[in-house]
Amino acid sequence: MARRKIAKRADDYAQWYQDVIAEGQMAEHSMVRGCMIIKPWGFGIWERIQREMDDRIKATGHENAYFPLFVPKSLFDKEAEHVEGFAPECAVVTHGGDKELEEPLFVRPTSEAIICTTYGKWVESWRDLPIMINQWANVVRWEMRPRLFLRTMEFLWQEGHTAHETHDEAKAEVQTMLDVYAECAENVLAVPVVKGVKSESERFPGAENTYTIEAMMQDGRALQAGTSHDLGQVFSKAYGIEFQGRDGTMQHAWSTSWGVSTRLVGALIMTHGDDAGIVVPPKLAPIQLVIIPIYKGDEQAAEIKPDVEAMMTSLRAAGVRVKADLREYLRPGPKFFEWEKKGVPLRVEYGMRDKEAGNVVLKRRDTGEKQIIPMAELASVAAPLLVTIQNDMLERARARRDANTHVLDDYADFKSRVGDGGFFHMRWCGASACETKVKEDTKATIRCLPHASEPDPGPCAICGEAAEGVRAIFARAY
RNA sequence: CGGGGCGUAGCUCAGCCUGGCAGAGUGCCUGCUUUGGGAGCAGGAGGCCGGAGGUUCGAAUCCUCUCGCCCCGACCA
Repeated sequence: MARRKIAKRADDYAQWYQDVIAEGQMAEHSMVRGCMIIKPWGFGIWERIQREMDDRIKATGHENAYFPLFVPKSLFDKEAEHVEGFAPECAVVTHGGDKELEEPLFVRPTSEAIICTTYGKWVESWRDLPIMINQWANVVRWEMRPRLFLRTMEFLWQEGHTAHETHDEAKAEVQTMLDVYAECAENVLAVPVVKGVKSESERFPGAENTYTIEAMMQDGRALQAGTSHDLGQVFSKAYGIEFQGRDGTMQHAWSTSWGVSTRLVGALIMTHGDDAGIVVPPKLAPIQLVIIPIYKGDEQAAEIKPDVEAMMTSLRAAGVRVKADLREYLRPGPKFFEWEKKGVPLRVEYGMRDKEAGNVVLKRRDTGEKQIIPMAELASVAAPLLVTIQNDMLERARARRDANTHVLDDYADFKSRVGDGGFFHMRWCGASACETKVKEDTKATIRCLPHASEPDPGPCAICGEAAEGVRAIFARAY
């Protein structure tokens, strides 16, 4: 009876996070420190995120391609800020077979170096632009403090890399992709996000500007869920993307890059999970409805099972991803727990009691709400209910985010409240000294300057100097 | 890389202080009984006690070294 249990969120949020991943069979640690084995259930969710993102990436005019894992060190060295930012966390290959390499190869932490260099070869004229390519790949960053999905040494992501004729066109691309990320996060993952621009200290190494979608986890900490970078001409100059313009002059292209990673799965878990386990939004659930048959003995089984088959047929016809848990060696109880921990949105219980009444029991994972409905109506009830659940999950997450978002002017007030979590909108003069002070005082950082805010001039909450623009969002982050 | 902790059955751990047959719970296998929220009984399989050296008649236990992992800090999608 001493089964493994999941820590309560309120008691130990970090432990809870690890427990729900283990119990929900999402992933586990590998034999290689910092690396993650993504199990079928977790990977199934990631595959659906991928598919949704990929559709949107293609719908906005991009094509997929694939570039190599290894980057020659000399290529990496071409952009100073970029090197400085990434070199400390790069894995480096020094040997091929048993021979030492003449030039070490970096395992890509991101692919600007190799992709921009390639673009340089492809581009001669303004007619070759824009180049709009995305790749799905793994990247490696030598992290010291790994956490499943949130921060692993190797992770999966997509990275889009585009090159344009004008800065305006590149800027538009950066915003388009930020919008795609935000729309997908909200409508598919049911994770509400704040779009905004990063401060200089949080910028991608080498970028002119970094834009972000920031989500709020249930413990009130922020999670950067996706980024889109305006690289200006920095990488074009470093890696030689030059073209002859309409006016006949040689010009450097304007490039962008943007990415989301398996970290989104972590965002999903920490946005929707509850004390019983993970809760998967219907659009991402590999199984949307699980049927648990209940019977005693072979005779009852013979009565129940055909009905289960019929239910599956009608549910499939209604577009519901359904599974019947027919394992003979488990009683219904353990099955309930297992699918609950995995976060399957809907559960049907069906036994003799229901058969005699012509009903089924339908239970929502997100609210725990149970209803008894005629079996004949199952498909017509379940399909729209999945839509309702998807919407409700987003609305609950949005309400929680909004309830933990505060507008503050008093720095002392902020310091006393930041530990409780939440987003704090405060005036900021733009000085990195103020940012550093906040980080030292409270471990909080500026998550972004939100796009949706209006300028709100007044004294900087930290130093009192004039702050002209929008209020910055301060929060502790993952 | 600093500070702390832990390596014993698939998993969680006891045993170590005070040296003397390798343990528990859970999981797993077989059979029977069970089946509407983590079933019961019976039988069974499963170990180089992280690794190497040392002390000792004898080491999971004491000593030295080593490797690995976890947690807390500095870094990060």
